[in-house]
Amino acid sequence: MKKTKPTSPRVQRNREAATQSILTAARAIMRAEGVAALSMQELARRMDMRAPSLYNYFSSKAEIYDTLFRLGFTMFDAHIKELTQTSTGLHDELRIYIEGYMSFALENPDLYQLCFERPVPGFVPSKESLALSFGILNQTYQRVEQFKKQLNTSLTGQQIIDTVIAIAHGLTAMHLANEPHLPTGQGRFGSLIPIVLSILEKAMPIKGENK
Amino acid sequence: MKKTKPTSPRVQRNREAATQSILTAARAIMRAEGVAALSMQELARRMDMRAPSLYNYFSSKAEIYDTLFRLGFTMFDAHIKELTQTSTGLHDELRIYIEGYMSFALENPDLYQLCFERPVPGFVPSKESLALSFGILNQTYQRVEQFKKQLNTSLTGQQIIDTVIAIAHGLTAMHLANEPHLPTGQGRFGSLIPIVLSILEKAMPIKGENK
DNA sequence: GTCTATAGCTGGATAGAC
DNA sequence: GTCTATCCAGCTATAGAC
Repeated sequence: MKKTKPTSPRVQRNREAATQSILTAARAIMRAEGVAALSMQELARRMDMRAPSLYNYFSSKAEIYDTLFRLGFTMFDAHIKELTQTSTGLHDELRIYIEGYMSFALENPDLYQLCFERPVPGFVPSKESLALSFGILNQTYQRVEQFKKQLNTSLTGQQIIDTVIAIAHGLTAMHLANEPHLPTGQGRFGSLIPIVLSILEKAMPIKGENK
Repeated sequence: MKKTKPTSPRVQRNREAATQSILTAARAIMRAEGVAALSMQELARRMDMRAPSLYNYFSSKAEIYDTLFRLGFTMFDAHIKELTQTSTGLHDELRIYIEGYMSFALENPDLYQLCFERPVPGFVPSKESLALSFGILNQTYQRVEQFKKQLNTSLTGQQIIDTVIAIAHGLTAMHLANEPHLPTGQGRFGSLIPIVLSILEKAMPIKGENK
C-alpha cells in the first residue's frame, strides 16, 4: 500500500510561520507582563486562537519556555560574534563584551531574563538546552584564554572572564532596574562602562605598552 | 459610659508573636519554592491554620510582601552598619560593603530577592516602603561621599558608589546563581572579591600613600 | 488544525456561624 | 480569632466533534 503523502513544503512553511508567530507573541507577553506571566490562555488571546490549538505547535508551556531559552542563547552568541568582528584589540574586546552584554539585555529583556536570571518558578531548561548554553558560554571563555598571554597580569583566564562577566552583569542589572529606557552607555550605570574599562585596563595592561 | 477595655499586653504579645511567626513561615516558603510562589493557602498549611484566618493579621498577600520588603531593608541597614563598625579605613570599608552585600544575600536570599530584584509580578512596594528603602540607600551614598576627598581619583562620589554597587551586585548574583551553598568569599565568584578590591584600590589610591 | 467542553487544580478573598 | 462554606477567577491540559 502507498505510504502517507509527505508533508508539503507549503504546509511546512505555514506551520513554521505559525510557530514563529506564536513565539513572537509569547515574547511580547513576557515583555509586557513579566517573564513568569506567560500563560497559554493569554497567548491564545493574542493569536486569536483558543488555548487548546496551541498544543498543535507546542506540547506544553514548558516547551515554549525551553525553545525561547535556546533562542536567547543563540541570539546572544550571534550578537557577541557580530560585535567582536570589528575588534581592534584586546581591551577593545573587553569593551565590546560589556557593551554587547548590556545591549543584548536592552534589546531582548525577555530572553535576557529567561536565560540569565531564574524568573519562572518551576521552569528548568532541558538537558539539551543547558548543553547548548554551556557550549556557547565556553566559547567566550576560550576566546579570553587566548588573550591572557598578551596581558601583564597574574590573574588566570578564568578569573579575568569571571570578573568581566560579573561586572557586565552588575552594570546591566542596575541599568535595567533603574533606567531601562536609556540606551547602552547612557545613564547612571550605562555611563560607567568606560570608567570600569579604564580601571580594568590599568589593572591589566598589555605587555610592553607604557603605563 | 466606660470606654472599651484597651487591648491587654498579653493579647498584644500573642498577636505580635503570631504575626512574627506568619512572617517567618512566609520566608520559609519563599526560600523553598521561590519568592513568587508564596500563597496564602500554603502559608496557612504551614501555620496549621485555614487561609481565612491569616486575614486577621494581614489584610492581603501584598501586605505580607510589603512588610517583608521593609524588613529586608531594615535588616540590610543593620547588617552593613554592624560590619562597618570594625572598619579600619577607607579601602576596608569598600571590602566591608561588597562582602556585606554578598553575605546579606546569602543569609537572607528571600529578602534579598524581594528587595533587590523584582521576582513577583504585580507586586509594587507601597509609597512608605519605597521611601524607607530610598532613605536607607541614601545613607550609604552619603557615607561614601565623605570618603571621596581622601581618594586620589577624578571620579565623583556618585560614580564611585554606583561602581561599587554594580560590582557587589554582579558578584553576588553570579555567586547565588552558581554556588549559593558556598559562603561569602569562596567559590568561583566569591573568591574574586579580593581581586576586584585590589583593582579598585589601584585605580583609586588614597592620597599621599605610595603607589 | 481548529474548535467546544470540560476536567482538575490552585489561587485570593469574603460572609457569616461559633 | 478561628472556622466552614463559598465565590469567582485563573490556569494547564485533554477528549473528542468537526
